[in-house]
Amino acid sequence: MSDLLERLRGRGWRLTSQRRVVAEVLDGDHVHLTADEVHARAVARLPEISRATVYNTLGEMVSLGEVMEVATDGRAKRYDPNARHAHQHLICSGCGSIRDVHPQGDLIAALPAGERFGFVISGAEVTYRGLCPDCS
Amino acid sequence: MSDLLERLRGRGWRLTSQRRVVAEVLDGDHVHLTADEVHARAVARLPEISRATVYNTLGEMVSLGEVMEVATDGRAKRYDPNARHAHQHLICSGCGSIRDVHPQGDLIAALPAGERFGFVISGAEVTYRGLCPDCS
DNA sequence: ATCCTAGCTTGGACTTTGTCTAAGTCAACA
DNA sequence: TGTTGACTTAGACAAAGTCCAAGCTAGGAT
Repeated sequence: MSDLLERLRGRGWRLTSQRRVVAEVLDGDHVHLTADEVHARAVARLPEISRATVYNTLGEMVSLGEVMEVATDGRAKRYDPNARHAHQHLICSGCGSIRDVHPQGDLIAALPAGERFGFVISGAEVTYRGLCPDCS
Repeated sequence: MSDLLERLRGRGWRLTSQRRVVAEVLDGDHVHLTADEVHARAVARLPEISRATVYNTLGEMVSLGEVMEVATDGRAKRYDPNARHAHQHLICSGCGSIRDVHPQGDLIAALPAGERFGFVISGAEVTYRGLCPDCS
């Protein structure tokens, strides 16, 4: 994830302590925090960081393609630092925990031409649902 | 969709004018309204209907499996009356319009055992994204 | 036909999630 | 070390949804 900060600097970002903290909080595999969770963890390291800055920083990281936004349930969006490797999500219907998964096959090819309504398809996302070992 | 009201009555529902109006508003193919849109259209037919009742009624229809909730973008949820026929969604990145689609193949089978983290998988949803003929 | 009552509806207060703004601060270059 | 435009801040605001107490009513009971 220190790579992330370097990449952002290469794109002309000013490297502030707030942005560093947000990037650190987001680091890891299977990390899917909401903006408020990111804010809570960031405050633990940098007490004066504001909610607006967390939202701004997350939004900028998404625009740059460094972080992926995951809208799973119509509630708070989650932020996934693993945006550079294509993957899908598996969500526990019991506790809400999320894992990154890699299904086989070509999702886009699975949509017949007659089902495309003239759209130019650019991507597809899958959300698998089930019960995790703890909840089942 | 008049079927819907009959089915609901068979499940012990009291058939009120409010519920009838919500069901009528939701009727049709490729219908994916937000709760507020449902409310606006319901008010046109029954001016005193409240937002709370629309939310309650939609929530109940979802619980009964008669209507499907679609969370596409982290903003308002949309409600799809076509819940009794399995389908996925294709969304225009330009204007937000939504079509029901039917991809080929078995999504769940596409997830290898080694990628399931011990979960019992119960379902999978796909969201295709692209540009519709008007937007491209 | 009318009465009763559990279940339904209502308006408004409240919560959660996210956006916007004006004023102050500071990273990075010169 | 000074300058400046980009960044951050607190708080107001907005959108989407939930909750509650009080009143209303569909439909079975009488």
